[in-house]
Amino acid sequence: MAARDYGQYDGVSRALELVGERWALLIVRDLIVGPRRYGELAAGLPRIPSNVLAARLKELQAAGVLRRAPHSRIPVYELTPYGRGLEPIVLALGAWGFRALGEPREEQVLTPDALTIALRSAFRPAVAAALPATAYAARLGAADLLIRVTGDVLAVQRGEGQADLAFATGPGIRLLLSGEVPPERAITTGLVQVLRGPSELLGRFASTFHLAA
Amino acid sequence: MAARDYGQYDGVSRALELVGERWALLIVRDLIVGPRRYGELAAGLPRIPSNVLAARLKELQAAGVLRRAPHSRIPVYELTPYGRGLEPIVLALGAWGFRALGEPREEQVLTPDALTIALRSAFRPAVAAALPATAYAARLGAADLLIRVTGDVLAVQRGEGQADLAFATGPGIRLLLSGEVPPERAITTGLVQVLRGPSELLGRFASTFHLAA
DNA sequence: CGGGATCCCTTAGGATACTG
DNA sequence: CAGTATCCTAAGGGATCCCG
Repeated sequence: MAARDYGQYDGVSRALELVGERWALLIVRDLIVGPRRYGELAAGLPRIPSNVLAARLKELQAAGVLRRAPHSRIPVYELTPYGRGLEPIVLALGAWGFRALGEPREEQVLTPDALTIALRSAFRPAVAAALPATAYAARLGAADLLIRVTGDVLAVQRGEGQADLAFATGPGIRLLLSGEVPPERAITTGLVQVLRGPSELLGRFASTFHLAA
Repeated sequence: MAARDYGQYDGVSRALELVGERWALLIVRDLIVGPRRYGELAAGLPRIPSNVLAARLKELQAAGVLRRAPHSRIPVYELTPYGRGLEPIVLALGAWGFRALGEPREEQVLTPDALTIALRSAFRPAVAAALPATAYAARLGAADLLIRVTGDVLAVQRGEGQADLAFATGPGIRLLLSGEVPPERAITTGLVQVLRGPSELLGRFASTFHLAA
């Protein structure tokens, strides 16, 4: 079970032995958002083979990164405190990789958990603190995300809810986050479709969340 | 050449496509310390197959993470500015993986570049700022590291030089960095052998560099 | 001699079907 | 729904060889 090792006595090597296998950090990414069942993980990682998902879950469990939640009849996976230590690393990796995102290709998907992580790494607490509390409802395909910004605190959860601004979007939201397309043009070009609420609030959204291109 | 992709339009996935292949981040780790030649990289990664090293260098070059240094007859690899963006991530990964390091096994090596990165992730600028400037010479097998702390600035370079304290060490230095073994005992037990200078300075070293176990 | 390229073999990962 | 089982391909491991 011990992952192939690098033969080095070093923290980076050890970290990569624990979470460096293919798909491992994407599983961690989704579990950062919240506990997930096997099928939810599989749905969030559409191309992962079932046997590989099962293998990774076992390895990550053995590594102390995640565990099956106790006191629940049905199997649910969640990060351990040690695994939660990866959170800033995954967020930083996301911000770094964001800069290398090109145009979305047809076969690429944008999952709710991935967008949640992107929003968390794009969140600018200092900017948000100076703005009034705001709730956004983002529709992503069939999924809904409720994004609440209160002072310098961000909360993202799945599902609908009371929101000041509701909009539907897709991969094109990247251009809004990077500032390559200003909010007004994001609406006129259809990158973002406002469903409810004053469309000016999209400007507030864009200044609250920003990632360098 | 395009690395196998994850089929997701997401920063984390993209980052892993660029630097998630086996060995890739260890190459980056060593290049964070400084530009390296092919043979130096191979020496710092004793178990990497030559074909894999060559393949990774090409992929990382295509990904814009590193390049062959211009204006040098001999090939030298160095990080691009974009690749240097991985520095805080690699340091954080090193700190995270450090906590999962067990006892060193016989076949595991500790290379100068890996120790350099470990020291950088263990460095506590706030503590160092309150201490007098100090230079340490660490001997690691046949290699020498000159560690200079000046105010809240750390500089680590290979080779010998003027130092206030010179010591020889090995993998056991982990117990000193984690605080599991106090400086005096590190000396009496032989984890660290003082070669020159007042051994009290090892206490200063231990408070300047710290990683949680 | 440093900097790779080429072999061959082993094993992890992808695709898909199947089971408790 | 939560995984196993199987089969196949492609990437990694290891040694050697080649070239400027």
